[in-house]
Amino acid sequence: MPTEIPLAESAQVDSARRRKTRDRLMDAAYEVFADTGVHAASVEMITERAGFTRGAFYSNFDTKEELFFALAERENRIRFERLQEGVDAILPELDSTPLTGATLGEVVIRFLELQSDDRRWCVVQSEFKLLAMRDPAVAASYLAYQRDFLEQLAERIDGAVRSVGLRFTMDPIAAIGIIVNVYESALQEAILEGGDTDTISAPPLARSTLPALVHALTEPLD
Amino acid sequence: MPTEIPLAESAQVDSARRRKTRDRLMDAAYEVFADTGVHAASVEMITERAGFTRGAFYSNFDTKEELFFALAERENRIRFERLQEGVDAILPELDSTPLTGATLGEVVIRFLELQSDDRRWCVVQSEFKLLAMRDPAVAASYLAYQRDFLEQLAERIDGAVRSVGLRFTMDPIAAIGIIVNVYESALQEAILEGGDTDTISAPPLARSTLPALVHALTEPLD
DNA sequence: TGTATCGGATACACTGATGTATCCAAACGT
DNA sequence: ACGTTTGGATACATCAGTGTATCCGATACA
Repeated sequence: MPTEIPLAESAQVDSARRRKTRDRLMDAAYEVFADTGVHAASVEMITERAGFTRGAFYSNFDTKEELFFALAERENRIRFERLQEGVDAILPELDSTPLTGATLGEVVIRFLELQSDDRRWCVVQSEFKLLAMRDPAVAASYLAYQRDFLEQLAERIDGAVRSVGLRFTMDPIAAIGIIVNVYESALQEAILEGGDTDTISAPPLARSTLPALVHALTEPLD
Repeated sequence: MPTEIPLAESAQVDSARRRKTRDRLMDAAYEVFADTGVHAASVEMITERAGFTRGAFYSNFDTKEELFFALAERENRIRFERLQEGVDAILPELDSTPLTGATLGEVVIRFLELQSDDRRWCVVQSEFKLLAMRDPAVAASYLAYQRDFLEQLAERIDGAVRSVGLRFTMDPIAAIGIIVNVYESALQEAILEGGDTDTISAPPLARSTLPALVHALTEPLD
């Protein structure tokens, strides 16, 4: 055979089969990364859990990091979509049982629950954030996603708040940023304490604190 | 030589010399861990930066993890002490220029700055938290420290709040937990954005948000 | 039904980190 | 000042992970 002609770059287009194995690899990586951390995870752990050998991996990804970013992107996309759908499912429900100041906190919690973060995602996201703190390029994409998400959420929550004749006493984005922070750190604390709960639907600490916080951050429309 | 008699366990007591090299190793580890992460860091990177070879390390620690925990403990202790001293330095100052509701936010920020977290510590602590999420034993010690710290801080801040004729509208510990969260996530965001600032004294986002938050969470004493 | 192609498996060569066993030199006591 | 002890350095053996080059089987298409 004469000097190997570099064939048209992508002998590797995405077939259905290919997509499927990529997904299985991501699923496996999701578990392994959550259990052991990105760096501690070996390519073999991942492929083994996915039921492949390392050959399959290198046929689909160049590096472990590439797989990690692909995974993070997939999961972020899923949650973003879930937020949009979920809010649309909640809003009509509110028309039938109109909001009051008292139930507002509950609704905010339900919005936040849409992210429905389980232990696994919480851990993986923390790791992503940590990577971002060390790598400006990663940081940029992390911040971009966070902002988009916050903006989406803020729009909806601000709407809900106004619909009950209230408004935030500070910039809505800032206020909802605080709310999200409180929710997330409550989630983390639940993980640190419980350990056993796998899907945390409503961290108790958030449930008890958030309504009061929402109340404190709002005032009647003038 | 007959079957090696296991000598009295610690031929290795702590001399001044020994303490010094342990400290130098921790200093080096601090940098390396912050730069590359605990797992990615090799023992050799650490000893090299400290100006030793690997022999010195294994003479002082059993594993890399042991060093990490020793480091975390040292740094936590330092910050705890700094908080106590610092608060005592700020309080008398307040007697001369009595607090008002308006300057309250500023004082809270100054309390929080006492932790004086730089980029490095922020990263290392995030990694510690991540370890805690995976290991219940680590989680226990992490939570214990956090609670102690929060309690100390809460006591002082609550005092300051009352001294200006205000009180928190919710459980003070919960309220101050929120405040600390906001401060810390502002810090992290600053790191994610800036990257270049090494010692962040006052993350702008915190500076702009915290006073309003403190205001929102307090009300006049009845 | 036969053949070409694509996706994944296998085998191998290599690197880098780890821990331990041994060795050397500086500090300390007498 | 000399010998002992302690702390750190060196050298070695081991091992796990990586990437690549090659091989095999299934699927698709004629």
